[in-house]
Amino acid sequence: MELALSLGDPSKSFSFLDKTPKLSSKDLGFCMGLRLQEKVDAFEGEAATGDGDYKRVSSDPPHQLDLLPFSPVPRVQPSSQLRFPWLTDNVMETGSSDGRGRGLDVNRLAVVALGEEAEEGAALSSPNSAVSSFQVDFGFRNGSSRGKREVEMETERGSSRASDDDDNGSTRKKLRLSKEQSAFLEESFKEHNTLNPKQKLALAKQLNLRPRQVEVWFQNRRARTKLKQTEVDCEYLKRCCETLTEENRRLQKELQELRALKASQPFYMQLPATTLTMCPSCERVATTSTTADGKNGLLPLTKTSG
DNA sequence: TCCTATTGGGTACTTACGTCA
DNA sequence: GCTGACGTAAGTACCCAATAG
Repeated sequence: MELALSLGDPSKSFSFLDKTPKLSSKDLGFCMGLRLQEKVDAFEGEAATGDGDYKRVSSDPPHQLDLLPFSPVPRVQPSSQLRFPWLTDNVMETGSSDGRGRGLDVNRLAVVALGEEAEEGAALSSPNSAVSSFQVDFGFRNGSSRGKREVEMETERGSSRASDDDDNGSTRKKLRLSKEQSAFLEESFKEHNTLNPKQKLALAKQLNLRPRQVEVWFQNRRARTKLKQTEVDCEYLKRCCETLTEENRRLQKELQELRALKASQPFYMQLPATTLTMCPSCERVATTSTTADGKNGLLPLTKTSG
């Protein structure tokens, strides 16, 4: 049995940004291998296949736990309203049938007033500049289904965001991202779990967030993913441990039985040298005996496991 | 070519806040 | 209304690789 657990998929890069192969091996590159090795040694020191060499007993392919970013929030497909700004083929639709999608963004007013935002927005390279023309409304929406409390919090958020960015050293105010923002970030994260500066700026602009917020969100998201994966790994290894313990118990029992058999049959030692090898795929023991003429004869397989 | 300082982005850990039972 | 658990945004410290001088 061979296990190979990996975090992340370093081989995967942004399909739309293949010029930025950023993910290094250390980025969530946690690989763990567990190889079950079994010393093939038929009976104690008798007719071993070699001088104590180890052989893999399974040809099973490694079990790979693919790290899929878990999605605590409902998945939102990047529809015509939710497009990744850095996608070159993301030609945002200019029309809005319901009049909500790209309407007046109240939050935008506060954002525009931010020096940092303005500067970083201006720093956006021209290929992404089209984004600014197609703001997705992640701020207030007239007639939205959200409750009064949520709207109130949004109001607080809007005001506190402006005050936060003053950087006047006031107490930090925790800003809750809206469901739409979280869902969009989640979709972005599925595309790639790290961002280059361009992507960060574009996302921030798209979501009416500060680049720092996007950055922090991705950091925390990676941390959550890693934590989740660690839990999965732990659970998996626990099961492996249980399986191996059970296997060990079974083999010990089998060994005891064979010893008992050996003791009850004195003529046993007169048999030709026998080698037991376990078939890795079907877990049967193939018995190879040396015949009188020196040739090896393969005896029928013996099922060893229940 | 080697060394060093700088910079940017990453992780790990922590804190503080919002939500909910 | 109070409280504790939990989720998460954000701060901080530190590490590492790339780069310039």
